[in-house]
Amino acid sequence: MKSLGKTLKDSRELISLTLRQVEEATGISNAYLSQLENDKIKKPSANVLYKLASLYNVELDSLLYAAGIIEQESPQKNKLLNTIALSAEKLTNDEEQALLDYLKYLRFSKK
Amino acid sequence: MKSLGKTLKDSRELISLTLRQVEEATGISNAYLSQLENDKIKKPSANVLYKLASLYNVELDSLLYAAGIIEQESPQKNKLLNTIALSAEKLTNDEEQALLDYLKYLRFSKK
DNA sequence: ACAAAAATCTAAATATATCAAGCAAAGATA
DNA sequence: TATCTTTGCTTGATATATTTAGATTTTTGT
Repeated sequence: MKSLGKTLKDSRELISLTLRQVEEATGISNAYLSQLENDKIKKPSANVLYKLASLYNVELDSLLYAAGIIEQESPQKNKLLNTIALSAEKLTNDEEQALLDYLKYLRFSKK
Repeated sequence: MKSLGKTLKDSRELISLTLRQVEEATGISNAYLSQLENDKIKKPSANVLYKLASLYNVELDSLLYAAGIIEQESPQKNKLLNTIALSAEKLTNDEEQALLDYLKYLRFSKK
């Protein structure tokens, strides 16, 4: 399994960017990028991984996989979503919150 | 936009776990979980977010979104539906009906 | 081949995440 | 009521991520 560092370095080189260009584009220091590419960092923030995935045009999942955070690259994406009755209409934030609270209430009052 | 802390707390309460149970299941200390839920932590590791998304049965994307890391969630999905569809505790017919009724009530009473 | 510039890397300093211990409030139990 | 648990939280200590500054290596122009 390819390490996170090698994955990042390969991805960067594929689009011919220097560490300083990546720093410019993401705000992540080139020094830190270097440490990432040399596997000195065990648990980078989601923030950093997402920025790099975006810039390098790779799936966040592939970085998470290389970092050993997830087991498989395409985990159980649940297609059940589409079958849920509520799916048609968009919810406002307030509606969503109200429904969540209500569901919580339903489940607690049952027990 | 709902904060990461509130998102995490809502998700945890939906499946009725205590902070200490989450600590047991994930290895993340209850003290830290509390700080996460109270928005004391700005950039948690991908590791932590992924563990919680898995345990709470929510999409990692929804946590990244709540944390302000990504701009928009995966289209045509919303957090409530994710929560319900992926939840370990399945939505019963009665619950679904109750939620539908309640949503109807919310929308009508607003106008 | 040599110098200058660009690129990567190291080390020390700083910022932030994460943990261990223990506190206070709310609940259960007797 | 008094006591024992459970629960979420705060604080101080530690580990780790991330930055700043600078050293070393690699590339480029002449």
